[in-house]
Amino acid sequence: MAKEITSREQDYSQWYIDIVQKANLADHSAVRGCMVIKPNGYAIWENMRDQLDRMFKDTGHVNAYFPLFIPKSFLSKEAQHVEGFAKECAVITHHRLMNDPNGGGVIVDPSAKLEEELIVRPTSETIIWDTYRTWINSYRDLPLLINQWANVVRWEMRTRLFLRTAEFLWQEGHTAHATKAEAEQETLTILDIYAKFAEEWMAMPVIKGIKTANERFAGAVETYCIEALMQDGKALQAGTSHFLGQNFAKAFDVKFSNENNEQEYVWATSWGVSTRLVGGLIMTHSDDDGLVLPPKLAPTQVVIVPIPKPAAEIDEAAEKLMRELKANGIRVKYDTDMKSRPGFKFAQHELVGVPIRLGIGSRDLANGQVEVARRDTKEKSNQPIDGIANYIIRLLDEIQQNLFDRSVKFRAEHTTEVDNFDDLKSVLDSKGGFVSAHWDGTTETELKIKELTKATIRCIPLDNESERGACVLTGKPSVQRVLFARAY
RNA sequence: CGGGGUGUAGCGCAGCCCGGUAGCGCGCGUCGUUCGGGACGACGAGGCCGGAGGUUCGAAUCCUCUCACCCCGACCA
Repeated sequence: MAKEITSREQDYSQWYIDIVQKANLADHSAVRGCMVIKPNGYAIWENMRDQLDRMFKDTGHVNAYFPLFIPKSFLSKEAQHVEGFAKECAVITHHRLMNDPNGGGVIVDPSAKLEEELIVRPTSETIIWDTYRTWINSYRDLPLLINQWANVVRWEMRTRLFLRTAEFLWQEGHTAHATKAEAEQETLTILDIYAKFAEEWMAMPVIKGIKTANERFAGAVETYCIEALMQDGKALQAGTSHFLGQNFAKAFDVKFSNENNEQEYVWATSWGVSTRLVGGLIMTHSDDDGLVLPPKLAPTQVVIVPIPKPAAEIDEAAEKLMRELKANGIRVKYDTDMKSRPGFKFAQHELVGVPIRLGIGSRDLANGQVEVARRDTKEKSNQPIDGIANYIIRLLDEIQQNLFDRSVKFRAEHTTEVDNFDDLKSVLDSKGGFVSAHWDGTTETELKIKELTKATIRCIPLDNESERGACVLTGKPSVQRVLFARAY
């Protein structure tokens, strides 16, 4: 079997598809725009989910579950919100099937038309705020810090596995607060969690920023985001955290009595990350040999390959090694497959992104050593089998750190400051990446630039320094730079 | 929703122009030889050729109509 993955240089888009399919992460399903997440891909998502869930709970959030279906009328209660999602909603109109009297199989029973159509949730603000109305009466009921792990449906015209599918898995947090300041703080707390998760667990550096009015979530007062840079120079919005002000409280009449027994509308936030993160993870680290996974999220962190194949003395050594590694909390597998040869296994484990591979043959046993191969650099070395666990623990950390450092370096090399429109365009066309430039702050200019360059303002970085300058397009005064990029 | 493409074995494809009842590679099964970077041989299993009509003695192949999916754009996490 020859190498099957299209190189990134040749066709980045095809490379991505190859990785997803060859590493058995996901497949297209029988349903248009929907993917089947396969065990390898789902295991990564589970690791992401578990860690995020811990982080949410550590900051006082609890999980709940709200319905998949939303009455149509709910969606139209917040004007901007409807506008944002109306074009991509799946609508349920009937609740029963019947046999076609003409023998054409099963048809929709026309007598089972719903009084009010149901919308398959594209996000749950409306159903949740309708519910919160009944839950919140007093300031003592606040804050309400709820998250849900769910699937949502957005009827996309064009889909890409993990990055954009009609149905996807995510978490959506919906919180209610007594004060504006507290809600704003919540938005930022979550943004920090997202950034920390992306950088420390995914080893994917992100920029925390604020979205422009044009890119803001429909119904939000302010949208914060984390933006990552992929290897092809395109940006990926990896997570968003919204300060919703009192928009939904007003739309759904959610009021509470404050300490002075006065009625006030509550302040809200919502925030989410999705299986899109898996796509971001792939495009941040992987190479032409396949998937590269950060150890903290890798379903299998260490794989032991017997050379040339399982045999009594090798099995024994491998079992001992596994016990030692497992005792240290390391996720380890022993490849006992009898029918493929070592070379094939090496390639296979590299394809699916196992961070460390240990090779053990009789020669190694005689020398009291194992061969250690790391996925990120493809380096191999022989290490004494005694005390190998400590070595592996350190190496996993080192790989995690190396992936992050490498990505930070890449991003630094692909972040360019420009001061005129020609440079903006040529940088976007040549090396891509983030382009830092002055902008006059108007949606009109933003859209014009998008039209001319296909790049959008990814965000206004939170740690931006103020700097006087002139908008790259209009020359009007600007007080700070913003980040432009072509994006997924 | 526009443009392009593809539907034939689990996967990737050929066959279609010039109709005669389906083939190749990989994978799969059994056996043997191999085995420190993607092994080889022998034998074998596996397909109402996306669907529906039509033309014809005969359709994977020609005609009509459909359905699905993929890629590229516009829109979006």
